[in-house]
Amino acid sequence: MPHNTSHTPLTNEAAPKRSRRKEARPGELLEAALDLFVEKGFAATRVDDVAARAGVSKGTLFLYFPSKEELFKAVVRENIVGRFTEWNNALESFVGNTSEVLTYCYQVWWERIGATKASGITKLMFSEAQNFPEIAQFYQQEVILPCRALIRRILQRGMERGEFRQMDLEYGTYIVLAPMMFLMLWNNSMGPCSLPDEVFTPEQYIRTQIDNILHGLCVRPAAGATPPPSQNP
Amino acid sequence: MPHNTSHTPLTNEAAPKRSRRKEARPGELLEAALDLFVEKGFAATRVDDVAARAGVSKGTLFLYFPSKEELFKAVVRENIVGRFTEWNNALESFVGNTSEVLTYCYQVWWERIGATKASGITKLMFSEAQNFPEIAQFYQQEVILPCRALIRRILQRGMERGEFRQMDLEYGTYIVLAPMMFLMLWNNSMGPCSLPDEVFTPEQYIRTQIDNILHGLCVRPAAGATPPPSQNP
Amino acid sequence: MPHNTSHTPLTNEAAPKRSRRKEARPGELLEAALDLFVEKGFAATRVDDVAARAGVSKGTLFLYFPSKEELFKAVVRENIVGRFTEWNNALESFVGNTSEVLTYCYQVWWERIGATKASGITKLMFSEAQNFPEIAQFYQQEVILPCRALIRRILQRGMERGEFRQMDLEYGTYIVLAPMMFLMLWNNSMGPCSLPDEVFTPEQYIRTQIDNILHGLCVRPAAGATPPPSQNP
Amino acid sequence: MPHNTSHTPLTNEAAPKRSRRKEARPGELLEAALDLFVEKGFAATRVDDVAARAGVSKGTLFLYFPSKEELFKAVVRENIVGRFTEWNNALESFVGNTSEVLTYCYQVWWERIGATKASGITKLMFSEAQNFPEIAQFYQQEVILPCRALIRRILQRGMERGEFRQMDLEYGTYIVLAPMMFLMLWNNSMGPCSLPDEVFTPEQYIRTQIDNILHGLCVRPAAGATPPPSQNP
DNA sequence: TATGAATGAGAGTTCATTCAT
DNA sequence: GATGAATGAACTCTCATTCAT
Repeated sequence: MPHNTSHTPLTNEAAPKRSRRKEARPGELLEAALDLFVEKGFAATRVDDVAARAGVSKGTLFLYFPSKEELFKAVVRENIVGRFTEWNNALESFVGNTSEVLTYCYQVWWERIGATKASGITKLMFSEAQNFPEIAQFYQQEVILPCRALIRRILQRGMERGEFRQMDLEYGTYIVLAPMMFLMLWNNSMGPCSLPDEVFTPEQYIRTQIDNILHGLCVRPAAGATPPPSQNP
Repeated sequence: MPHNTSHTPLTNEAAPKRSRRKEARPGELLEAALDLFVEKGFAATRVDDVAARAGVSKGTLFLYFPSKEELFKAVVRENIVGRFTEWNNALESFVGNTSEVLTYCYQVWWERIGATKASGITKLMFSEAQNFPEIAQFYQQEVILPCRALIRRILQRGMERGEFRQMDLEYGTYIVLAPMMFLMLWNNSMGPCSLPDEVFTPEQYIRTQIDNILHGLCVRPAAGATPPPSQNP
Repeated sequence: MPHNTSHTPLTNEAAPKRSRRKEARPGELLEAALDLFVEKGFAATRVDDVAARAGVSKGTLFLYFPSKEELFKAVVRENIVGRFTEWNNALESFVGNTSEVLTYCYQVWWERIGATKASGITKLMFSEAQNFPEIAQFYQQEVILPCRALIRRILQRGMERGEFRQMDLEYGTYIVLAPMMFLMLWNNSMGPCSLPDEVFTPEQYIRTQIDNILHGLCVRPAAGATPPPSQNP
Repeated sequence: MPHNTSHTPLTNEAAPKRSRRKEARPGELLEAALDLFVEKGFAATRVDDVAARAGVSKGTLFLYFPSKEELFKAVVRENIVGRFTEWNNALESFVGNTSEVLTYCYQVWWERIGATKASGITKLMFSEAQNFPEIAQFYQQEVILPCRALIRRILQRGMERGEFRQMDLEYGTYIVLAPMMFLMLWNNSMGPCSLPDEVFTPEQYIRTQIDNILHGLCVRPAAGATPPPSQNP
């Protein structure tokens, strides 16, 4: 038995075994849980691992969350609330033409959500939606719907100002939404598994997408949107 | 690995349905497994359920697949191989302007992959990529890369014929890919959990996306792609 | 590693690891569970121990009983059903004066219930009644009530034939019941913990009780049942 | 074993209630523990619940009792000592015929023990005897034996005075004891779970039992105690 | 003295895997 | 080949006990 086990440690290496930080704990646990749920999925994540990553024992986790499922719900709630409104507010005061609004929209989204760990929640929801239908609906209600509403307002502004062409607003929202979603999903699942010589820069991806959203691929947009096919099978 | 030795080679598609009940077993198991893996994820799927859905006993499953993990890999392999080449071939012989090619591309993809259960494999891969990195790489190698190569050829064709504007081809592929991917992911996860009064028609979604991919939102595509922002924060 | 582990055992000592006896298992488990529940109580009994005593693994127990609580209920049900009717039937055909009926009643009860492991169920019910109120009610319905009804019939017979004195039948049943119950409870709890030089013979206990039930302590039963107390505190 | 040092000796009953809040703690804990142990059994009772019912924190409980098991032992000790001597003394000075003594004995027992929470200790001991053999022996030594000794003295008095018939004193004690015990056990376990339309009055139960103990069921006690059975199976 | 956050061994339960039939 | 009873490692969750405050 080393003789200094009971003394004050010489270095501040060994952290105190039992630190009492009731306020900090839930947050640390939620963060750890978000990481692991995103990485491995709900079922494949062990609560021991969540606790360990948060630096506490398994028992402590259950002190704050009555079950693994409630932990999951808390993770989703925690990471949803606030994020969207933050984004929303940043856009309210913007002045300029609607193309600029849209560009700015992407930029703010990327900074505040897309590039942060919060984007993992989207991957999580897509993975677990079927196992947690109520949470999935909650997510749609609190995130997808408001997000599409915001996009819809921007598109409408563009149409009203004669900047954007007429379109079905309902489906138009997905034009803006889909590339965002895809990027978040990609970055949180297959992206990290990319082949070694692959290079992928989210900023470049975003720039390309925005450019296309605004102008499309065609040199001249003019003549009829989708011309009838010729003689193909 | 007994299961590879006992069932028909992957390239010998469309084996005769008649008589040979035994030969059909692995296929039924793979189909059942695909359904359940897509729906609940790998970890949350019980092999009992897979076997039950395939109408066999749990023991029989292990006769064909040495472990749950191997079953997973087989599911991915089975649903990847062939599907893509099928799609690829359909496009090779196409004649017409490149907008039409792209439109046709979407149409074929939707018919042969997007609208079928094969789309579930995409959701599965996104959900489980981090847990099965080798499979994720395999999927990228066998699906994502060829798919993007195909799209790249189409885009290049458009550029060469003066139909499409110049662009970075590497990121340009995602313009076409992202909306497809998003649709497959959505349909296999949150889509079915949509709020009751929500209506969502994949065909309308595709039409809107293709329209935008080709022409963008802006009325006049002309001048500078992304004009500099004015005086905003 | 002993060299004959993989051979046919020379003696039939080592039982086969995995014997398939679907029919026998539940019974063996119920028996083991009864023993342990009676001995240690519901909460203090571990399912591992039940399984071990039944000679199977923990997993096997859950193959037959979905939970520890259901196992408990099954134990009670199993040991209640039939026992009482058996006893009941044995008395139906009895001929003789009612004192003899009562004596015979005690004798049959002792042989078929009191002296058997079934008596443990009474101790179990008394211990766990508050934790399993539904089962306790079930037990009262199925055991206590019929038992008292049987006793009531006997008492009534005695009264009608002028053999027994008039009494309140409702409470009269407890005259017969209480000594039986006490014996079962005693034998299954404190009895085995008796002090070393203590001797206690159930048969002698029963004989003494029956004798008192029939004749009481007093030499002459005649003069007034409970005379008023004199000048005591 | 800190708890013995910090609370009042067991013989110093009825400590002054005033002022000393701290001194009252162990008593409150023991009372709460008795309630819960009786109600749920030792294993199913959580120390948190005991502490909560006593209005203190879990940590405080362990300040007075080094473990749950020691708490249990203390509960038994506390509720055994004194009660019996109290009862015993009340009977010593009694004057009258022995039937009256016995009746008075039941009355005092009921008032001081049977109808009080102290009766719960009997249920507790019967439930947990096998799990705490030493305590069970202690209980027998301190309660059962003295109790039977008291009863034996009464019976002997009756026999000596020619009031009671001759009998085996050892087993005779159970004639008086069993109905008491049964009542305490019943009231603390199945009684509260009785079917709704059931009515059960302890006082009536006691009256009936005492009447029978003294006089028996038979109209004429006269001839041979248990006549030989006739021609029955 | 009193607290209650923290612990971790241990409980019930699940489920991929095995194997006698 | 096919079965499903049996297994046991691994999981979630509980709770008696500890200890910094």
